[in-house]
Amino acid sequence: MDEGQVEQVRRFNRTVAERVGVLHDHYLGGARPYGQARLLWQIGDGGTHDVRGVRDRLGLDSGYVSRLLRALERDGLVAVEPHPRDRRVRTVRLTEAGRQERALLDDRSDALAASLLAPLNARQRERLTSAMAEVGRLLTASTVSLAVLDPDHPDAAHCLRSYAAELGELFDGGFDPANSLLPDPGELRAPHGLFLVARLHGEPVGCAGLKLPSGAPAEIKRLWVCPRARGLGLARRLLAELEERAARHGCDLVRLDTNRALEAATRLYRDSGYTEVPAFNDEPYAHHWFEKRLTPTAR
Amino acid sequence: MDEGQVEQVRRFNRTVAERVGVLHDHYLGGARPYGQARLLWQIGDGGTHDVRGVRDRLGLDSGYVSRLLRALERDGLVAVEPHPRDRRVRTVRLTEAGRQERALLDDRSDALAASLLAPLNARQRERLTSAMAEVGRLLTASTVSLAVLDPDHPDAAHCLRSYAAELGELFDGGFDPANSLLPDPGELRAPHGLFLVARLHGEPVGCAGLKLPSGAPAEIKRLWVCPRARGLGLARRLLAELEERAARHGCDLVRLDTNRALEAATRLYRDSGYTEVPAFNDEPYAHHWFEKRLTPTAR
DNA sequence: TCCATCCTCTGACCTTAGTCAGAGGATCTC
DNA sequence: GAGATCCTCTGACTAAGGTCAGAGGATGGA
Repeated sequence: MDEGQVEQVRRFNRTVAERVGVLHDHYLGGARPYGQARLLWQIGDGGTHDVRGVRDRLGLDSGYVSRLLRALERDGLVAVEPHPRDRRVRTVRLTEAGRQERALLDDRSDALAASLLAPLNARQRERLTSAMAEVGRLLTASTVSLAVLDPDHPDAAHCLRSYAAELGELFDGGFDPANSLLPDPGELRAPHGLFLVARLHGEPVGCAGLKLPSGAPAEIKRLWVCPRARGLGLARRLLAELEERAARHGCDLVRLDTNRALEAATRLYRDSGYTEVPAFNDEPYAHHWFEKRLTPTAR
Repeated sequence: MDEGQVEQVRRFNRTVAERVGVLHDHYLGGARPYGQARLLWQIGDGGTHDVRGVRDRLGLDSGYVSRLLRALERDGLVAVEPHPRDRRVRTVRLTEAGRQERALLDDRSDALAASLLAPLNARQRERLTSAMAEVGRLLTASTVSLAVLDPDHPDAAHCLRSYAAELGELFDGGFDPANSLLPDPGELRAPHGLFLVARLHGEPVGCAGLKLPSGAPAEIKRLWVCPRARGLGLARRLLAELEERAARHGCDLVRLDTNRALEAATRLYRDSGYTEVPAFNDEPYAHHWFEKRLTPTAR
């Protein structure tokens, strides 16, 4: 990592923490303490939520949230009720007054944004917002974490289901995992392979599997990125991670197959140094087969 | 102001407050409470500082700072001593242990920056840091405030001195305000004119004067931007502000003169719609004369 | 039916980050 | 030399954010 880049990021953190961070907290809070405002925001407008879910998303102590909720309730902003089917769980929703209060936070947030733009001319605003979009996108990308999970883990299963559902829509004649090679994703667990899941704020947003047959080339399967997490370079990152793990495992060749409907994927493979080769398996859904030679890594 | 832009800024604030802001505070703080860490940072390494100056820069209450200093002193990180010449004032400097602690904050800050860059590939890092630089520059630009000051105000006088000093270096044969037209900047006060000072974090970083002779075109004088505040579009902003004020005052023509050594300024005037005209005064330091027709504003 | 578990709430407690009103010493101005 | 002014410090106080250890009701499984 380049030292100048680290210094640049630090400078950015200082500027932004000062200009945005401070304002963000002490503007947005306004009359309401920041904790309450945060909670109000998180409860949002869309109907009823489990208290537990909200709490987990904010990462707060249960006692603390309980107290915050009581304060909001006292001001008539939220209604807390037991869950209809499990009366241990409590649910919370905004009242009309709560929705108004939240809209007020919205306005404050707009005012803050506007106060940043106001002193700038049109061209500067244009440049600022597009640079902000870029920073936001890349910071989001850097927030995504990769983890090796068992293919039966709920997050992994969610990705595999989404993968199959999406292919079902894209392929002529649909997609049925049972007809494809690797009908059982259980093969993608140690020692015969591994399964990687990408998560953003705890939500699974992508996956990729690697088969590591002994004495044969490694094979990449089930590479998928959730539609709303596209444009973050995530597929490329998953691919690079699998290649590195394959290389560390001693593989010097990695292969994969893909369907002609998956144009972006095919482009990614070509860009990443894969070359098209004759069919090396009889996957019924595949139209293209690729391979890439790996440079062995230390260890 | 474009609604999409406001929304973009808000989205940015959310992402950044989450990813940078939170980490910033709770990483950087570490063992030391954030207030102490901030103070430690501000005292910095460069020798001895007046407590008052440090306090003003952080915008904190004197009692609060006193307490923070005592805590730092207890931990042996700073030494507080009376000012040698005015024993009401106290000065503060880091001890060796304080310098080490501050270096530790530095490392934490680096670690935070590195943790943002780590998950990205080389191209993404490149793009992130340059977008951050752009955002930082433009947010800094939007932090600059303009104020009408009396030319005798210390901040205004500082700008005028710097202006003269810089011209003195740039012009063949130096620059002596007494030889120029408008030897007395006092003419740049109401009702005969006005003087605008740009400030960044309270420090004066630029200025521009406007003469408003009754029945004659307005005239722009003493436009200057401090070297370390260049590249923020500040000269352009000062110019636009003066033009707007002139137009509101009823002027439909604004004029100015400039020296050939000031190439960037000359370029700015041309870009901003000024056209070169024959000399309209006998300013000894001028080589170019410009004018611009204003479109009258409402009111 | 009973016990373990889950979820929420309450009370007690702690640290930070401030604010405010003087007290008290040092300096400046007349 | 006497105020007025300046600067720092102290004590008293407040609010927010948060943690921890149970209490107590609801549910699920043996």
